[in-house]
Amino acid sequence: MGRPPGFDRTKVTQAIERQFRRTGYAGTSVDDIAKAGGLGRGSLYAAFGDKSKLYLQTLAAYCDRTETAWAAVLEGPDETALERLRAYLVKSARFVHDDPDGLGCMVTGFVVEGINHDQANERVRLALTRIEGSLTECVQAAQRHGDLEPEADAPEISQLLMAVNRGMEVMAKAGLDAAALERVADQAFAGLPLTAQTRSQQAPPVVADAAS
Amino acid sequence: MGRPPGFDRTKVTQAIERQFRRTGYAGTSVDDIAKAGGLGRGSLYAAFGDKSKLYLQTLAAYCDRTETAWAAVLEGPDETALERLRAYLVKSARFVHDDPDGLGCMVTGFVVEGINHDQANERVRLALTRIEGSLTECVQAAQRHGDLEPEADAPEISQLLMAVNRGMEVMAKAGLDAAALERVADQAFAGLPLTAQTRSQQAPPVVADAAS
DNA sequence: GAAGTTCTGGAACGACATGTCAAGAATGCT
DNA sequence: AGCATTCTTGACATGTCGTTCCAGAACTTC
Repeated sequence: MGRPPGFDRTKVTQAIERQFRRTGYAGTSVDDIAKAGGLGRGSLYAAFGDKSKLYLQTLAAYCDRTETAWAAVLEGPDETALERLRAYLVKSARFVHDDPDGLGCMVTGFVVEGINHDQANERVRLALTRIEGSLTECVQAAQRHGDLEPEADAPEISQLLMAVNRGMEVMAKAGLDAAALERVADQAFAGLPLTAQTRSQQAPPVVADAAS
Repeated sequence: MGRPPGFDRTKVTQAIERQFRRTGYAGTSVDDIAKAGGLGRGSLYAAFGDKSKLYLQTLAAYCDRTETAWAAVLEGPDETALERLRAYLVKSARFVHDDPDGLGCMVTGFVVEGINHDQANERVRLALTRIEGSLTECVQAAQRHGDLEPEADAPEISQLLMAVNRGMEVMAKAGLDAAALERVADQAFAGLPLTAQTRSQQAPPVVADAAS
């Protein structure tokens, strides 16, 4: 009973997410948000609360989506674990350029902007831990399958892969083109501690077009 | 003739830089800046112009300093080139934690915040190009000395190292502790295409404490 | 010390920020 | 249709933003 909302909460959430990802927390006004979501400020406040709550909800939804997306990329049988790690790197390289507006990751944006918000901080930490967990499992799967050196430290490799992911995003936003970024991903993949046997099965190992 | 300025332009510039690095462009008000620099708004506007000019000057000064700092780390004879690359990674890992306030790189902040400012954009691109150039020279030096595979693509490796640098910064700001970050740097170093001979001379190659 | 010049701190202003509210519009139920 | 309920819209209060301006302080030169 009562008047039904004139907006689709999911769509509005996504539009708001894109606005925050485009202009950050401090750089986004509630007017911008309302315009992006296609509703008035009053409806906004009624539906989501104030700006900080709104940001937190948006960030949490983004984290949910991102965690499961990466988990989907990284989960699977041991035989394909190494390929999944390559896919992780390639997808990381394409992340920004695949977006129609070249938007970056909201988690990176939150972290770099240095927002002081306990709940958001906690949520982001959780997201990073989970993604790192998915990566670690995948690395261990590749180790079990004999593709990665068994003595290598899976969590450390995962953290490096996380860092490469974040770093490629920054480079992309700084203007590095998609092709160069994919070569960076290839380099990163080549830097993994592949076993000798698996390395010999990979395409050109470390090399590339020699001419710069 | 006339009243002399009551502030040291260099010190004020640095204080303002730290303020921008702490709270970003959109998150920093001119009042904050004036307070951080220890001068009144009138003096600020007289000395630096409006907020956008002020930011540009601060960013340019930061780029100058950063470029030369990295160049100093990376320049030297071929014999120590590989060690200098390691130093680059270790310093990257320590960057945020070495700062008393845990501040990140201003260039990263600018890029991630997505500020639309032509001159600043150009300046940042130049800085990244220059640092990449220093890295590429160092990689090539290491190749000349037989520490890195001669077929490896120096610019691609440099771009990967840049990405790792940016990525470790984000991880540090996200809460990854200093020790873990240094292990990530070690992993990244181990991922370089070392020649077999040089690799055998390095400490434990890819390994680490097996127990997590 | 008087004149001329430059720097300083705070007042002032219009624009815009956030958050609230009330009157009206659109629905379900009886 | 009428009522209760919920959503929407635009106006409003209050504060902060960037920027300008000016009266006075501090210095150099004569």
